[in-house]
Order: sequence, then C-alpha cells, then structure tokens
Amino acid sequence: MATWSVLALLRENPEELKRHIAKRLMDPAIVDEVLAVDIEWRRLQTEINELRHRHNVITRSIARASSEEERARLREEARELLRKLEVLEARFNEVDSRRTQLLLSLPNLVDDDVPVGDESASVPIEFWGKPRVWVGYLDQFREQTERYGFKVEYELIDWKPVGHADMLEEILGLGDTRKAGEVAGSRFYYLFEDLVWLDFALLLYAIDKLTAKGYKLVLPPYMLRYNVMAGVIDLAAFKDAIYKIEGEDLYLIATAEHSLAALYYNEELYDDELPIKLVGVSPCFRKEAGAGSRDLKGIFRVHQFHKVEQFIFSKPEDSRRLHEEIINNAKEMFQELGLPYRVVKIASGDLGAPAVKKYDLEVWMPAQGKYREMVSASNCTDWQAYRLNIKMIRRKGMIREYVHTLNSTAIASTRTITAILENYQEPDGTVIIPKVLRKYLEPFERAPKDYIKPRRKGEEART
RNA sequence: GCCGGGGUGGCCGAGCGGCCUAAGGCGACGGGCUUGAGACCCGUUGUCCCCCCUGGGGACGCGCGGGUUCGAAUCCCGCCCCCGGCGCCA
Repeated sequence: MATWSVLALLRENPEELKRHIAKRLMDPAIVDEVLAVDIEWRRLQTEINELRHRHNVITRSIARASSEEERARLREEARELLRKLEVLEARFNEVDSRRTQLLLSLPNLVDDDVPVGDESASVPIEFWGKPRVWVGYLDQFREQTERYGFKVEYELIDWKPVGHADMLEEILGLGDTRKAGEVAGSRFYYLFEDLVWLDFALLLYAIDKLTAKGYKLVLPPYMLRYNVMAGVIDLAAFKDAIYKIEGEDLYLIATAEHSLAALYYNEELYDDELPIKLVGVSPCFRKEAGAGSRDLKGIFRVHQFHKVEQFIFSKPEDSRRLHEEIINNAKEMFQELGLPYRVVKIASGDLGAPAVKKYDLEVWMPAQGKYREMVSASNCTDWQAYRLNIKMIRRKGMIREYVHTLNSTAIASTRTITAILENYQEPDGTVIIPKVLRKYLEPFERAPKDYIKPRRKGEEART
C-alpha cells in the first residue's frame, strides 16, 4: 500500500507533524483538526462496510429465494438496510470531502537541513563570480556577503550602471512597457529586435545544455484543468498566481513545472525507469496578485515570460541527490553566462507548500546593489505525486510508493535579460552579449552578434 | 461545432440486469523444478477499511459524476477523452 509521507506521519506521530508545520510559521492546530476528521472518516467507513456487507448477502439470496413471498420479505429487509445506509453515507460524504479538503491544505514536511525561521533566516551558502560593485553600493554589498562569513572578490566601479528598466526603454529603446500597460496592463511589455533575439538565444542555450545532459525535451500544454493544477500547487498559489480561462475548466500554467508534473497524472512508473529527467519550454503566466507595487518598473516581475524548466521524477531515495544535480545545472549555466551569483538555502517560513527544501540562485544586479532571484530549485518529495496520484512500483516485490518530484528553473528569459542588461553594461550604454549565447545568434542575419548598441528611444533600430 | 462508432484490470480482450463481484490470454512479481537460463507447474497481480496482523475478513472498483433497481460493467442523464465523416481554421 502506497502511503503519503504526510498522512503517515499524521497517523503515527501527529506531534511531530505539528513541529514541521510550526517550522513553516503556520498554525499547527490544523493537525488536530485533520486527525480527528481522519479518525471519524475511518470509523464511518468501517460501519458502512459492515452494513453494505449485510445488504450484499441479502441481495444475493433474492435470486435464489424459493418463493415469491420469501423474495418480497428479503426485498423489504434490503430496503430497510438501504435507509440506514443513506443516513450514514450522507454523513460519510460530508466527512470525506472535509477530510480531502484538509489533507490538501497540508503543506509538505520540512527537510532537517532547512534553516528555521522567516525569510531573514534564509542563508547564502555559496558565492560565485566577481561582481561589479558601484562605490555607492559598497556598504550594502558587504552587508550581503560578509555578514554571512563570505569574502567575495569584487570589481569596484566609479560609474553607476543604469537600471535594466531604463536600459531597455531609454538607452537601448528596445522595450515599451507604457504602451503594453495601455493595451494590456501593468507588468506587460513589448520587447523589440535585439532583446527578442536575446530571449530566444537564452532559451536555446538552456535547451541545448540540458538536452546534452540527457534531459528529454518537452513542449507541454500551456493550460491545465483545475484538478490537475490543484495537484501541483497549493490554494494560496492558485489565488495569487493563476489565470483562469473564462467559461472553461482551464487555467494558464505559471510554469512548465505544472504541466510536466502532470505528464504522468494517475499513472504508475516502474522503479527501473526512474529517474525521468525532463526539460520543458513554455511561456509562463502569473497574476502576481500578492506582489503589490514591487518591481513595477521594467521586466523583472511580469505577467508573462518564457522559461526553460528542469523537472525530475525520481525514486524516493534519490531525490536529495537529484536536488543537488538540478541546482548544479543552474549554477553551471549562470557561470557560463558569466553572471555573478549566490546560492541561498531558503528558510522554512519562506518555502512553498509543495517543497521540503528549496535553493534559490540570485544574481548580483549592479544597478540595484542587490542579489536578485533568477532560479528556484525545489524538492517536492511525494507532495505533488500524492495529489496527482503518480506512483512508483518497485520490481522487487511489486511494492507501490509515491514517486518524488523535483523542479528547477533553467533559464527564465526576461529575468535573465535584466541581469545581462545590468552586468554586461559598458559605461557608454553598450551591452556585451555573453559569449555562450553568440552561437545561437550566429545563423540569423538580423540578430545582434557581439554587442547591443545604445540607440535612444524612437531611433531606428540597427545601423 | 454537427453526425456516427467507441472507452473494461499494467496490456490485449470477453461479458451487455442477478448463475455469487470481470472469462481467457499476455506481461510483471513470488515460489517449485534446474548447475544456471529457458520451457513447464503453482500462486500473486487496483483502492480503501477492520482485526486476535509473517495472517485473516470486508467494502469499493469496468473513462468521470449522478440516477433507476433488493441487485448495474450491463438500463437512463450530464461531462471528458479516443476513432471515422462533414464543417471551420494557423
């Protein structure tokens, strides 16, 4: 019998489950509630099973009854049981849907390795690259490195790089968020020419990199049904992030993770075919309802962007190792892109409900004087698999368990573009194109090759 | 979107109101036989609940959800998906 780790812990050691939930800074009282409902659920089920059994016995005897009178008597007896069952089943259905709802509202467990606390407890565990630090940001740069005991080499610059938002609209003239705002709303954008080429070059680079490592390339559905979406994310994320198609049971994906996870919805995988490593490409649609006015300028936080995503279905015993693998893949790509980053181990209070552990990769943004999130890599263990009903069968003994799922950004296009606009910016506004991207631009006549040249807004593109 | 056909266990495929709750085959797993493998023989093969829990009992399960009946894979209604034809379309 396959068991979901959270349900197993609820039944075996509810106090321990409470500690996990408390680590997420959530109210552990839900544990008592769901435990009581689960007990009631089991009790009712036992009672109903017994009544149904008696009913089945009678029902079977009707066909074999010797006389018409006997049949009539048995029918009445069966009806009497049905009346009792009706009452019990009504209770059960109530309890059952309550139980389902409560179980689905439980977050995943928290890995022992995760720092406990709110987001301020998240800890950088590794720095890479030589960030360019403007003199005015030196203090805050030190604050973001030395405070955690890291001595990070940097290049001090005396000119302040232009922020990505002004770069794209004013210096390069290759983006228009004002017009997009007028016709679609804030957090939408038009990108033009070289930045569009750059977007596609980034995607191709990530696809090339990961398929070379054996990941299977997938172009997934961009919309999913409610039941499937609810299997992948928690309700809070649903409200804050997900767009619904009017009049249809369809929701726009916020990341390819959602439809990649759903690839084996209601299926069983044999242990000898795992791990299954996928690389998906898709647009991502996000409401950003909880974001308020954060990052309103530019294209850092937008309703729509392209992303290449890593996704793995794994054996339970392999998921920790594979979690390291996907964050390492991301690191490798950002190293090759030459973007200085740090890896942050996310604190328990800031974990999403699906994950037991999460790493973010944050790139140094010279114009903001901050490290900003580019990549997020999560180990979801059996949380999504339980909800999507994806099991693993161990050949040895044909034992069924839930598979583990893992996901990580490879490259999110618009965010990575913001990082390139700030990190590869020359004092005159020229943006150097990272070397690894150039081969993906080479075949196209009108694509930029080595540089993106400044040309004020309204100026004709290219020379 | 319209008309017609169809969705049965991991897979193929019978069954079309009760001969007790899915025949038969394949696969997989366990065991027997064997020096080993194959062939062969026996058993097992979904979900859930209960118990005196190396085992035993029961409920549910035939695309999904309802309904009719003492009894539904079998009859009725709604939805989803697949195949064929027509229409529309990048």
